Amino acid sequence: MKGSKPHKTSLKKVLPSGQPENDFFNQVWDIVRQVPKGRVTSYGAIAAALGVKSGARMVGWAMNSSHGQTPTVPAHRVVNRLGQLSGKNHFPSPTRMQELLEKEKIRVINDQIIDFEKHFWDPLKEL
DNA sequence: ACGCTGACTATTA
DNA sequence: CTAATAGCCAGCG
Repeated sequence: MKGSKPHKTSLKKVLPSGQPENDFFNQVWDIVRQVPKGRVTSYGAIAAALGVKSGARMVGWAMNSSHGQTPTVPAHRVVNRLGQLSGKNHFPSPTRMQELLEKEKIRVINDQIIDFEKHFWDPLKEL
């Protein structure tokens, strides 16, 4: 019976696991988690993969919410189109992002990824 | 409900 | 070359 009516207080569809199903953020996290190890991508590339032009800002916003998500979202693999660790400031430690990238054999100097285009992973092309 | 901010990007001066 | 501005969309006070 329809006794259990969730009252449409929230139009957001939320799964029993507590995760929103149709959320822009969730889409971003999904793509980021698909980024192969040792590769990096840019906010604009993810936005374009979602079909949202110039939605790079929203991608960065999604990353902010990815903190504490499960499974872990490799936000350290997401940088701006210049290959700069623009979001390193938002990590638990500003050096954590570089540490993780170097751990994946990615050279980072002065918050700049060396051979960025060589490590660049385009979701539109790879997917 | 309005306005501001923001892990971006592209263009113009 | 660098600096500044506009466009973009969604969350938050």
